[in-house]
This record gives sequence, C-alpha cells and structure tokens, in this order.
Amino acid sequence: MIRSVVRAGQILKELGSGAPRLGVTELSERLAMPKATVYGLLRALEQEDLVERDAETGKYRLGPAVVQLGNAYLDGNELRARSLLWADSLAARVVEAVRVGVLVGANVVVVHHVFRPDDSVQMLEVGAAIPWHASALGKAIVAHLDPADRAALLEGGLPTLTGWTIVEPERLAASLAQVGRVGFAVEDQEAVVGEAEIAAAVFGREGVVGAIGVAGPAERLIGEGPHSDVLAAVREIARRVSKDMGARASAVPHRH
Amino acid sequence: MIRSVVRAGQILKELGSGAPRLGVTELSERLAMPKATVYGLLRALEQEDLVERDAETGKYRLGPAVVQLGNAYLDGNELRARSLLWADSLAARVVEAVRVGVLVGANVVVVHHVFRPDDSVQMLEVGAAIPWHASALGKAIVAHLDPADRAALLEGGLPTLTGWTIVEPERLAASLAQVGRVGFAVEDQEAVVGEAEIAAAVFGREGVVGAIGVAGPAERLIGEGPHSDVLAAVREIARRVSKDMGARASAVPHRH
DNA sequence: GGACGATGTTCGGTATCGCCGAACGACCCG
DNA sequence: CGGGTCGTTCGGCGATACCGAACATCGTCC
Repeated sequence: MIRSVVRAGQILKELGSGAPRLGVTELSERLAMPKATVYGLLRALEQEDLVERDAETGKYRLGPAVVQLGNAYLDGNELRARSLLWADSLAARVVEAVRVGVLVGANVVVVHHVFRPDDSVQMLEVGAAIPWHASALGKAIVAHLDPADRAALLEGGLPTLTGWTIVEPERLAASLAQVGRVGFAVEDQEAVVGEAEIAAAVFGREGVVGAIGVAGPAERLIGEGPHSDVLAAVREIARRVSKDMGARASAVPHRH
Repeated sequence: MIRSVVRAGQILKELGSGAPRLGVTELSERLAMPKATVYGLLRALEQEDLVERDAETGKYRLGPAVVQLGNAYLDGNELRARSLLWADSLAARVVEAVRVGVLVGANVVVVHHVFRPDDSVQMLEVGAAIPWHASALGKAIVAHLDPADRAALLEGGLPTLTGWTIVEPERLAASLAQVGRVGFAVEDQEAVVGEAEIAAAVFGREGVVGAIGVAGPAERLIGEGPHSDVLAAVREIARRVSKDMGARASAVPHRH
C-alpha cells in the first residue's frame, strides 16, 4: 500500500472535517506525521489544486478541484441515479424531505436530497457527512454490513451530538439488531434536536449499497412510535430502488 | 515534488472528467504511466474511499469520499460565502440565473448557483466544470491573470463545444484584451446552443479570485449587444463582492 | 470448445525517491 | 530585543515506490 498517497488522502480528509484551515504543524500533530513529510505532501496536493493556501494566514485548506470531483462522483453514482424518481415520489407521498446516503468510513454522506414539498427555505445537504450512529441512514446501512465491519464501527469512540445521541456500543448493537429484524431504522433527535429520520437500507447485487429515508420534525415523524404511513412508504421505496439496483430478492431481507 | 501523490491526483482528475468508469489499462494509456504503477495508486486511493470499483465490470470510478471533500470546500470557501447574498439580489434584479465560478486548471468550476426566479425546473450546476474559453466566467477571470499564466492557457488545445466556440488563440487573446478594457466578459452560445452569459471578475486582496455572472437564453441576454441593464448590474455586484473580499480599490480595474 | 486477445493482478530487483531529524529563517508578541 | 511559534529547507539513510515482465482471468470469436 503506497504510503504517501494514503497519507495525502488522510490530509484531505482532515482538511475536510472540522477546522477548514490548518497549518503544517497542526496537521502533523493531528495525523502523527513528521512536519517535513506533511509539508511535502501539501506541496504535491497544492500543485494539483486539491489543496490551496490562504493568502494571508498561510494556512492550508481544500482546493477547488475537489468540488469538480464531488460533482463528477454524483453524476456517475448509480444509487443516486436510480433514486432520483423514487425519492421524488416518496417526498410527495409523505410531504417531508427525503435523503439518500452512502457509508464512507464512519460517516454517512448524503448523495441526494429532495426538499420537503412546501415553500419553506431549506438547506441543500448533498455532500453533508453525518456520524453513522446519529443517523437513521447510517444505522440502516450498518445493520446490514458484515458482522466484522459492523463490530469495527461500534468500536471507535463515537461522538455525542445531542443529549439523545446513542454512543454506548451495547445499546447501539441492540438497536442494530432491531433494525435487522424490522427492516428499518429510526433516529430521534440524535443528530439535531427536534429533527428525526426514518430510513431503510438499499441493496445492490452484492449487499447493502446505501439507504434512503425521510427526515423531518420529530413530533411529526415520531409521536408514540414511528409514523406508520411514513414507515410503510420508506420500506416500499427502498425495496423498489433495491430492485432497480439489481438486488436479488434473496439478498433483500423481507418479512411477512 | 512527491511523484506518487501528483500522479494520484491526476488519476482522480481523469476519473472526474469524461468517462466516469475507467480500467487500469485505459488509465495507464491516458496518463502515460506504467500499468503496475496505476494499479498501485488505485489500491491506495481505494483504501481511502477516494476511488471505488464497479462491482460487475471491475473498472474504477471516483469514491464517495470526494463528495464530502467537495462539500467541505464549498462550506469554507470565502468567495462563495461572500457571494451568497449578492448573488440572490442580482438574480432577483435581472430575473435570470446567477453563477459564481473559480478557475481550476483550464476549467471554470461553479461554486454557487442561484436559479432564475421563476418556477421552471432547472438543474443545479454547482460543481460543474466548463472549459474556461467557453464561459463568460472563465474569460473574465483569465483576462485578469498574469500575462504568463494567460498565455499558457491560450496554448493547450482548446476544445470546441458548439459551432460558436472560439478556439483560435488570436481571436481569444483579442477577446480577452477587450474584456480587460470594458470590465466584463460575454459568452454567446459558445458552451451550449441557445445559452449566453455575461460575467465580471471578482478580486481579492491580491488579484482575481473568481467571477460572477448572469446566465440565460441568448436572445434575452444578448440581442444586438449585451443587455445593458444586466451588464450594469453584473459589474456593480462584482465590484461589491470584490470589496467584501478585501480588494483594494486600486486592484479593481475601474473605468470612467 | 478451444484459442486468442484484452485486461487485471502479482512479482522482484534496482535505484529512486520519499522520509524525517535537525537546523534555518520569518514572523509575531510581549 | 529576546523568546516562542510556525513554515521552510537541507541532506543522508534506507525503505519503498517503480516498472518490466510474467501470470491469472475473463470474455469473445471462430
């Protein structure tokens, strides 16, 4: 595994998460690499416009080339392409926002987002990264991973986002088992206070490829329990997208 | 300059432009690298989720991590942040779509996009990459670069997108000189038939940092000449954004 | 069905080239 | 003016990336 490239990737990720402007020294500390090494990697990344430096502070940040790459990924993403129409119909049916996400590392990255069909101003969340355990999308995906991968994700110290975030591995594991049984995942104010989400996994030819879910105010999606209409709609749409993605019926867990 | 990282960057860019799925052999030919080298680089990139492989064809494509990076870049981008409100007001004033872009290599990447204020369905173009010479944004930026950089951009074989695309270096150079004199750039169906754009450069503390422009149907923006109201609005907004970006008055070309 | 072509993958020796400790210089702050 | 911090440079050692060539694997065409 060629080391400099892996390290360059780690630098990019570090610049992409949290503080968007970091100096050489700060990066070398966070990533436990010698300062001179980080410097060399940054020079190379800068040449490719993957990183640029702040004119006045001299600190480094992501460069414009990454936007182009992100856009290109979304253009070619099969899950996104096959979700487009289904997500629209789901949003119209439940009158809430719909999100489609994939797992990258310990985060869920939103690859498609349909606004709630009303005239309120909403922020486009495509590209947003959310810790998997604080998202219904993430739980739906992780619940269907190999046990080994799942266990690894339960280990790393999971951050607390709100007072409702579940970070204890035991409780999360139990929650995931439940997801596996019922075929959907719920998140109730675990990422943002007042916001909830109901999601179901989407499968491809070989296992889970992502998840689709409905997000909205907690009191509307979840009262005494998950809103049953929404829940049925999410499960149905997830199954249809899975079919479009080429999932064999046997690979998609089904109940009753 | 550390070679493997630069090469990895070139691989990412190649995957991000044109055919979104490429094999090892195809990449090695396009980038003139040995096959085994490309293979090693791809393995490293794959480990970092910057690249993933198609399940059935085995070919490589960009990975989900790049979306997260793109989003992070946009979040931290000063030009974008300072353009948000001005772009909205510009769109409302001229009732057309507004785009903000920066130069990366020989392309303009759109970092902000305000829809035309009507109810028509429009595609979000944030992240789109357009050859600089086929875009008013690009011409506005390049016209204010160092002569050396400008000359370099005029050299590389410029692609033809429509019958109206200007690819001859002499004609382009003349056009850029004109842009420098009048303070705005025009593009008339040079990227997409029927579409035109009027743009002006935005300056920061040390030179041009991007451009902002109005895009719409050619017959509405440009009849016998650029629509004068639009033109005035674009120039005014570009100047205001430049001021917000910390441009010294002396650095912003002004006329009359 | 067998052979061919194309493509992905592995291997191993060589010399390249990245790695990193340490020193230098630039800058800020007190 | 002196101490501290940070970005940058240097240089020599040695790990390791590089790449030609062989191998494996698949699809395809007689």
